[in-house]
Amino acid sequence: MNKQLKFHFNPFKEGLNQVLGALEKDIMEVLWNCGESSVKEILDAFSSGRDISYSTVITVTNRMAKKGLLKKRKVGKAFFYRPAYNREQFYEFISKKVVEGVSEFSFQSAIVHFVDYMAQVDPDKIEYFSKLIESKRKSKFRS
Amino acid sequence: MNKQLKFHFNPFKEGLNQVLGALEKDIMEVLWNCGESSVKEILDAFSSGRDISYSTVITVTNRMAKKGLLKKRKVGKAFFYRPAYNREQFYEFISKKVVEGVSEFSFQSAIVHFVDYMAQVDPDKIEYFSKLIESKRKSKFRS
DNA sequence: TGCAAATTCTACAATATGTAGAATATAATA
DNA sequence: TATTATATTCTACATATTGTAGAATTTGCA
Repeated sequence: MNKQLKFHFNPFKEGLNQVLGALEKDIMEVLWNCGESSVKEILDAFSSGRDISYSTVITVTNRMAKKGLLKKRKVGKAFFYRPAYNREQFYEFISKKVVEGVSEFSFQSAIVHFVDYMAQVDPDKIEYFSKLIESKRKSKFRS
Repeated sequence: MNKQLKFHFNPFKEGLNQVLGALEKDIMEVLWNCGESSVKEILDAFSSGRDISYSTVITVTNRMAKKGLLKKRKVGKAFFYRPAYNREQFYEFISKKVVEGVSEFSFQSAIVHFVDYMAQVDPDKIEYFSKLIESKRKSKFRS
């Protein structure tokens, strides 16, 4: 019943497009920003210059619901869609899966590149990271 | 000319199948294990029960060459294929890209889940990690 | 030069994603 | 209740990726 959300991760795109198609991403953004919405509302939320058909949005929202990205609920004669995960949960879920995946793929490489990335992009995080590790280290000896 | 290798990462599969299709993976394994090989040799390397056509393998090796996974070279009347990256380089490349991708996606979540994964699966690595971090920490202050 | 072997070309299948028209269902209202 | 505006479902096409392979063509060695 509660089918698990599946996804691919594309490291050559950016942000949510690493996980979602272009239109899927735009729809998620609308739903996260505006809350539960009908297809009409989603269309209205798109920039007015955008020429996209009603049934295109229906098709994609329904696919997203089938995949477990959205929940749907009937109100009056229209369905309303809402994210199955809020933004934070979603990012958490994706990050967790990808990190576990790449760690299983090659933990040694993952470690090294994580640290390299951190040192290069966000060196201040090293302190934070160091503490996180230290606390894990301690809890390891406690258990 | 030297087109960059692109790939998708599927956290719901295992090992090389996170990055390669089933047949692509089997071909890579043969080439890494046996070295530069012709299509005939690749077919011979597959388990004898396996029923797969010559042209299927040609099609896939050529696609892999076009994508930058393999290099091809003509010897006599047949092409021979070899990996563009050795196993270690390939795992390095994939890991780096995925780690950078997920770090860009959400560095905070990535860190946390990475440490969680480590603590759960390979707690001894914490020591190593801790030292790695420490050395980065020092070199940060040195620069 | 002839033939076995290898290649290229082409095409189909399934899945993912974007796209939308046509037909049908539905709810509110006149 | 009958009408109508609106929403839905169904279907289908496009592109991309991967697996699959037959047919036609090329090629290199004997």
